[in-house]
Amino acid sequence: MATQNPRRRVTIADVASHAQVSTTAVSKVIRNADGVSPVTRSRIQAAIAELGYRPQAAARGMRGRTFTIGVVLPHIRNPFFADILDGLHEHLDGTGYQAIMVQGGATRKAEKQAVEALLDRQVDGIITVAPLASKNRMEEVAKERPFVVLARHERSAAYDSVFDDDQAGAELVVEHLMELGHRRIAHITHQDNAIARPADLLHIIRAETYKRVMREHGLADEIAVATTFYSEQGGYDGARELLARSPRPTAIFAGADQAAIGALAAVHEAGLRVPEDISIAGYDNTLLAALPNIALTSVDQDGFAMGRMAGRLLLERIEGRTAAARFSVGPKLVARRSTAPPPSATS
Amino acid sequence: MATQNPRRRVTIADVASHAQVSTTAVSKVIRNADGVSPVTRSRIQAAIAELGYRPQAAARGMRGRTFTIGVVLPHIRNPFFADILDGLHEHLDGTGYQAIMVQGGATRKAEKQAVEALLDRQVDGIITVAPLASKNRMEEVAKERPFVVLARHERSAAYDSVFDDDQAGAELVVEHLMELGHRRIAHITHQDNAIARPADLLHIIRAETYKRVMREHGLADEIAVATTFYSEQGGYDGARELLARSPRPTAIFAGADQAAIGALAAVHEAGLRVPEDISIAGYDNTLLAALPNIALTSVDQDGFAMGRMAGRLLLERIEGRTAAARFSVGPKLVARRSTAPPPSATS
DNA sequence: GATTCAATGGGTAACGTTACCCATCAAATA
DNA sequence: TATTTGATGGGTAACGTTACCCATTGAATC
Repeated sequence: MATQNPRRRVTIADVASHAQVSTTAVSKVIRNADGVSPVTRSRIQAAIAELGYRPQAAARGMRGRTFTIGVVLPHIRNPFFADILDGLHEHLDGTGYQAIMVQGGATRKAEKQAVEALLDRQVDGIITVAPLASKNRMEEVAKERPFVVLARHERSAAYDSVFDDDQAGAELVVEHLMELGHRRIAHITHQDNAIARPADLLHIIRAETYKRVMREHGLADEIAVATTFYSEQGGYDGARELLARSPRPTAIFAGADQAAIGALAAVHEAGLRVPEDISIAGYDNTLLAALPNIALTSVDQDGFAMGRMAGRLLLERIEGRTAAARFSVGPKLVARRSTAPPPSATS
Repeated sequence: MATQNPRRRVTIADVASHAQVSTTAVSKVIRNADGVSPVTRSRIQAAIAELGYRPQAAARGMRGRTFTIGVVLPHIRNPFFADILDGLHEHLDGTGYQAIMVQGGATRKAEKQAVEALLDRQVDGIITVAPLASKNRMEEVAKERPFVVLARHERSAAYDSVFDDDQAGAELVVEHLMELGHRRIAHITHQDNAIARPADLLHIIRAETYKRVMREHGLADEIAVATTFYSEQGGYDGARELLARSPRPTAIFAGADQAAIGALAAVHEAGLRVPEDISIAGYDNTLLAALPNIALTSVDQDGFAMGRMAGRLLLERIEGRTAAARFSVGPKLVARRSTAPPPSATS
């Protein structure tokens, strides 16, 4: 049996009888609705405090709101997600809303189940981070519940978007490397299971921008892409693949810091020095990038601000806004010691 | 308004009328209860599939179970937590239970609110990872809901525990360093806000074990502890503090890999080499430790197994077990290149 | 052939909260 | 003084699901 407690939980009825009012009055107080005099209100508040009453979300859910917002994260291995969550929590603090996270996983099927689990639990709204689903699918969900999408680029009238200008960010990195004198610049990208339009996915945008900038500088022949994953292992594998090419690249732009960390490991293992033999750059500017022994050149996107904005937009939607909103953060290049001019005489 | 969808959600009543049976029968099918013939059962299942029915957790919550289990994590910055979650998800897969995570934060107050948020949402059980609360407080919660605690050492009849044998693990590290010839071994530990008995907290156990082993080897005078945090920044600060001492330690045992990574950075910044000038060891054997350019000696505790076991114990509790269970994983030393004999002639 | 039994299916009353309405009363207006 | 108004408080019916009971049926037993 799930219920193992003998003593019943305090309900709104207990508070009402303790404060000598109706349950309606108590409900008004906990919802901050009006229709109660200041005197009654404070008497009820006293009763709530005395009995330690807390509303049950399940019962509230049956009548509409649960004051819960659901967050779908692909996984919790990327510290950048932690920044987003911190921003979100900051915005939610004091609003009475509680964030719950579920793991969306690496496949569309798992992600769909995660979203459905949230819908089934009557969350008031949903924030998804870098989802794999198609725009259509997300618009369907958005029809049922307020919906904010992080890190996707498409424009929809049904939901709000918060994203980094990945095009600008990727340009910053590739041009930084070119200014240092690199020509053989390679890229590590992420393999996904998405049914979204490629142009809406951040890793595709980073990869396509890399290719475009290379072409624009007459370096179409130097384009080299390893398609692995945005993870330490993925970066390691991708870098090994790239290093095996001949001639090998003088710089690697990894689409994410996590992959860049793995790339650093592969480079080290190959007996090459960073940045003397090869430059490495990442994306996200996670905490690790700033550590002096890693000193990774990266692109800063303000995850905290993104999380805060996602929270704000979602609450606005919950309050009734129906017009779509979009918010984009401007990326900034943070040059560190992992990038330098290429070795002078390498053929 | 929270409800913006015109079309009503499919309920058990819709399924019932579509399958020409009572709502009771449908309920029996979705709960896998008996009292329905195979024929009726499959007709109902067909109706469920056809209408795309999914039970509403809120309504179920009012009657008892929500098939939801709550997980409280201090934060999501430690990749070790990801291993735990992966193990948990593996166990939950196919059981019909969904895990939801909430952030417990760094203070007791925030943690208490996180636990209450889960209780208010009628989760069927709760798993807390490295909580700060007192045993008393946790036993109170355990009276209300099945409860499993990860990474705490106390023995309680009211809830189950899953933990790593931190004493054995810390012994492994300190003795490994001693065998290499180190005498001036320092430690970086974590500053908490807990009201738990110190002996129940993993970081205290690691620190106390460090001190005990030092004393047992006649090295009481060499004991040096920096109390910061189990984070990159904490490890960096702690290592700087320890390096400033004279004579400086020849080895640092950081209580967690995250802190060890920060310590590596501080050592690097101080112009010292690892392991030639100073050895560094961590704890948790996270993915980063294995990267060849980090090659951090660490202690492996099987987080995946811990998560899986936590899930198993919790479901058993939910099914009715009342006797307390404890599960401890045995730590293993993974020696890598960050530890080596101390420099021969250092005074 | 009468009785018992197990299997199957359904009726109904909760669970805790809130939206919607109505009742009351005192103050303000005509 | 009679009427209107606004503020305050309460009654009640849902919301979707399940636990508990009872009714019916056909088979098995005496």
